[in-house]
Amino acid sequence: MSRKKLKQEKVKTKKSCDMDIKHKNEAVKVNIKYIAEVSGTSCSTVSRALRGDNTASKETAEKILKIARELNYYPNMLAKGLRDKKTKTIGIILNDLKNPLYYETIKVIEEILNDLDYTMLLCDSNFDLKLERKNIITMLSKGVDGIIISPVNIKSENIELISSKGLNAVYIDFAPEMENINYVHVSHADAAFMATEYLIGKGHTKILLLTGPEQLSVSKDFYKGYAKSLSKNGIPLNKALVKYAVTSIDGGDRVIREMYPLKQSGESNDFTAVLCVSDMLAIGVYEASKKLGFKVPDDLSVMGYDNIFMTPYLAPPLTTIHAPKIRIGELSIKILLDRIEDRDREFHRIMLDVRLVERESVKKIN
Amino acid sequence: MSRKKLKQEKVKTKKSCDMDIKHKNEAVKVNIKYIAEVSGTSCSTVSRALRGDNTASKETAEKILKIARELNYYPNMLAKGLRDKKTKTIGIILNDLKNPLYYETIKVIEEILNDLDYTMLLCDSNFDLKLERKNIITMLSKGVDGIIISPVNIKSENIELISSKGLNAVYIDFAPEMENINYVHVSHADAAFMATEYLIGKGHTKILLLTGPEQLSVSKDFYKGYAKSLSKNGIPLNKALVKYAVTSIDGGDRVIREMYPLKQSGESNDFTAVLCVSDMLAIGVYEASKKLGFKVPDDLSVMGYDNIFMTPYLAPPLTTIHAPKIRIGELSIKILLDRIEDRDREFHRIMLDVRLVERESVKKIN
DNA sequence: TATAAAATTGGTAACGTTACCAATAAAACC
DNA sequence: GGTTTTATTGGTAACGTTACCAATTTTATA
Repeated sequence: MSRKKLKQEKVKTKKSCDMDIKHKNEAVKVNIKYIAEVSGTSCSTVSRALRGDNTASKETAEKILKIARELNYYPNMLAKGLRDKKTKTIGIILNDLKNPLYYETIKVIEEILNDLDYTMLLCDSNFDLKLERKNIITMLSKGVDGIIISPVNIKSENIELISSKGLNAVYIDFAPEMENINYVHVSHADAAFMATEYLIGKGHTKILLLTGPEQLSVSKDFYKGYAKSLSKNGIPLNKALVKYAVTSIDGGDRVIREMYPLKQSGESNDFTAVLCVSDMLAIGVYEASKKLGFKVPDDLSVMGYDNIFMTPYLAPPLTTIHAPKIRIGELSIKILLDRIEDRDREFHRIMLDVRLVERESVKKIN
Repeated sequence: MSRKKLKQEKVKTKKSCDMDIKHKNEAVKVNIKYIAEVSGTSCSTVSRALRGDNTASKETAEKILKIARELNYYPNMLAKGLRDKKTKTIGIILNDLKNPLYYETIKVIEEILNDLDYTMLLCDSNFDLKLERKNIITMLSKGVDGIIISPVNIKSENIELISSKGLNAVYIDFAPEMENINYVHVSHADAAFMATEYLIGKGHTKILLLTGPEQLSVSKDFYKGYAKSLSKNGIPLNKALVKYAVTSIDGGDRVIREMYPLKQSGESNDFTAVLCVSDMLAIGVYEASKKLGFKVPDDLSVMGYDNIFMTPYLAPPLTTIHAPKIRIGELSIKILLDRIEDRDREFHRIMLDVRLVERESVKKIN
């Protein structure tokens, strides 16, 4: 039966194919079946030829490839993915797409993926666990081969979900407390410690800590490093000088505009330096200084974290802690791809070092 | 036959299902067929219930939904996409992911998409036509519902490819010369004209034009606006003052370090202001000024284009032409989704206005 | 109660791909 | 020349989903 049916179809479609080639009419769906009909072969043979499987004879393969090229054929990755459980797609889940911090990481990842014919599916969780969960499920639904994720928290049901579904993942920004996972991160506590030590070394003892939303792991880590340095130097921790804000320019601006006028109102509200959990917050301090008319660093020393690319060009150039964004991207995608392509089944737990970049936003006082 | 076979399978899988629920063992593939077996219904019914199709009876639907929840079911979008030709995925193809210009656009698009349960597939073409073609084909292969693309050139085979394949697209950054397409853009020529007029108004007549790679449409457009303003003001165009560079900090830095020392060497190489096709290039000029030790704007006036978010905080704050990045994102994604979801089959050709943002990087001379 | 209408459910095929097996044709060997 | 091996090819089923149609059950109506 199928023989006969095929013959009929062949005749029928041969005609439309000729039309197709002649008029560049793309209305006909160009798929393997269609190429098989046009070339007078079968789906199997076409599939083999297109994939460069050497079991197809040279002449047949050439004929098929020529037709495929003429018809502008491209494979349907949905079908491929459905069958092979591979989509050549990597999910990236971040928390603050507007923060330039991530763009250097995204850029290297994109470059590496593009070279290897992978594509990236990009999502923003906005520090929201619900949204993060939704994004993870989307990734699972769309069958990504793996994800690179900056998790909202160091420990959550979402991380368990990833593990339970066996989704290949590399965590960045944090080291979740869990067995059998990959991460590439930087110790935010170390960064805060290093920064605080530097400020204290410059004579500052009243240091305003400007960190992210209180419930977030990054805020807790950063706070720990800050507290550790104060303690080490015998400086009492003043809770009035620990402020939580949205990590954006606006967030920093708002806190400083609220806090700065209080500086004179009493000893416990006084501060000579601000340590920010992100450069964006530090830029917010600059913004507030413009509005309130005080000078950085003469009236207030400012220290950032991340070392985003424009910090050298700020007025004044920002002293900050450098986070190895590019290296994080390179390492995380390498680990992920090694795992996906089965070159390496080990789990990697990598902590990279930060370093202090001294510029002009911190003044030595006595 | 299928009745009997089904019964057998039901018994077989019932067992593993119980295990599954009990031990939260996710090894068993949770799909519609499996839920049908567990719930004692059929694939059709499960599919209907999961999609909230009201043809399923209330109790059946509830039972199925409960089981789906317990089993942590999520749909396979590859299968869905293969069948429905809808993937709830939008492709974004840009040319310079590292340029902060795009952050704001990407961010609004991401927010809107996330709300509507779409995801974005992000690619960078790096101003390379070959890469752009590859990216377009990837988008087609992966069955995106539509793309937002900043094309490499205003006219190319790639744009024809998009149209011929019937891929829904909205062009940003440029208005390709073609019928039946959507675009949301800003006139780069107008921007350059406006900027040049401003510089001339400030007394500058020797203006160095620092634009992108010569063959790119953006460079040509920008050049046109610059030339138009010079001509209008009776200032002869000096080819020695038109420079093409990679639109990055490094690109700007290099050109200025090469050109600045030539300023004194002869009239034709002299310039008092630089007009940059992007703020990143302008930052490059700042970088060069640091290295060479001259002052902006006292020794050289600098003008940017884009008004990326950190320009107010640069030293000195950059005078630039504002491009409505957020509006471009909002409009383009709206047009695209209206088209995808069949609310609007019209083509939209939108040109948004730019405006000049005066800060402190241009000095009045006489 | 019989019959028509409506509600609910199940089976099937298709979306485009490829791994697997079987069938055929060509080449190699004795 | 006949037999075995090898190269090449084609058919089939499956991946997970849903639209469509048909079958069944329930409810409404005369």
